[in-house]
Amino acid sequence: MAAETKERILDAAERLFADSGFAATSLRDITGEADVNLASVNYHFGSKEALLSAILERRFRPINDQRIALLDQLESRAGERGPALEDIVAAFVGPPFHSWVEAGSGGPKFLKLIGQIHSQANEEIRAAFARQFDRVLTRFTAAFERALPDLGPEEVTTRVLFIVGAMAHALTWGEQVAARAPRARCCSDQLLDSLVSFAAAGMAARQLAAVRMPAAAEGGRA
Amino acid sequence: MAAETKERILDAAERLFADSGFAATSLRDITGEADVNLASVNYHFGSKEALLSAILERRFRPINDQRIALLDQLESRAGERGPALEDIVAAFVGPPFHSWVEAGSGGPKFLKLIGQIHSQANEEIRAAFARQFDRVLTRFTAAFERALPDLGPEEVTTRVLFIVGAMAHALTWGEQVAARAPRARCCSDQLLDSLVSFAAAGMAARQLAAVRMPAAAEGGRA
DNA sequence: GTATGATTAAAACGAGCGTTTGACTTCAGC
DNA sequence: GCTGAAGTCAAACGCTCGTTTTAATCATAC
Repeated sequence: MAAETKERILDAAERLFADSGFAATSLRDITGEADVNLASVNYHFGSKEALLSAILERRFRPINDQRIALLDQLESRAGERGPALEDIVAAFVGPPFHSWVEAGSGGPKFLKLIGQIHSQANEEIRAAFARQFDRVLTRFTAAFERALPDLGPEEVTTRVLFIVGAMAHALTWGEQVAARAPRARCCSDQLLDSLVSFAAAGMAARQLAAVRMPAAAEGGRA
Repeated sequence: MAAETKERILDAAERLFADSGFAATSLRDITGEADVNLASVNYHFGSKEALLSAILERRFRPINDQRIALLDQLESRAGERGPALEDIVAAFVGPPFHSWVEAGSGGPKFLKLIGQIHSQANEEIRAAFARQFDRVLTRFTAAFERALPDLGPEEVTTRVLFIVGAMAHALTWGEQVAARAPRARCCSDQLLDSLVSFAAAGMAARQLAAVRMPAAAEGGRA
């Protein structure tokens, strides 16, 4: 029952962390849900934080590997001019979404967890997360810079940040929005299509000189 | 010292919740930072959760009031055709950004808190948050629908979700990105400009029929 | 069948949590 | 100068937390 216990813990913890966040989920919640003994978490993983690392490792490595594999493939096909913008975007946001479908019932929960992690500020956790994510960010930022030479590197970095945010937020809240505005195909593919269209157009947008904020309506509040 | 204590608690709690999240911040952290007695939180606010509600109330009402005031103003000026897309976007994402500058040092922390809240799944907190936010969402969704009649209402809702995510994520992580890719003007205005350009172009994007995900590179991982 | 190493089980540990209590201070209003 | 409301304070409450310990169980090899 060795491997089985570890898997049950990972599955339950992933589900609960995604729903309630890391700090708000206790080991007793997890072991209760997984129907295993409380001590087995520390036996198999060492600590609660190490458990989270194991969850991230299990799911993220394949996703990031696939992201980079897709980008490799796009770049080798596109030759000198570099791949099309929308293809780069799709290679970036596609793998997390597809893991949603492929991973069965565990998928959606993990995506919610990604959303949670992206807004969690715990330095230790975030560092482990960022370490794995950095190679992806570096590669994709470079690809975007080549596809959008008019944007400076800083602006590209900023806009990739927007894409990550839009994606993470969609993954976290997509369920509930889908519930209130029911779609034909439940969530995954159509939401991904929308996100790719949105993000590609956003990346390609001309940079504004300045945003005009009407100075009025200021009196409404300090 | 009555009002002063309440303010000190609100300020400190806002700062700490934004940095570490709600669950991971203890009342002892807060009262230590605020240099007030532990019991004063429950005396003035009733509970830890009520304290969070008070924080949200204090900051969000003016922001949401301003959002709606700006939209009112835009619509009354634009007449029959409705305001321009970028103006709607700016009215939506501008007020939180400007509160950043106006609120002094407390501003940025609150924006990080918004990012936190948007990914926090606690039902009780989220409900209080959503209640206040709903009127804004309704108004802006309608404005977007008028500006973008080709998009269905569902697609508009989805893309507003993307904007909220991009904004929240930028507010949460903008500090650190700004640190690694230093800009001339530190964060606020230029980041807002980028976000408005990005979001307006994303909203206006033609909807893809389907995203082509290369079926290969699938072998890289299950 | 028994020794061995890996896993599970039950119970407890100390620490920290949110909250409550009750005494103490402050200071108008009479 | 007393009263009573408002606020502050130190201490403690009961509880849950992550972790550790100790014993029981299980499978496998001798």
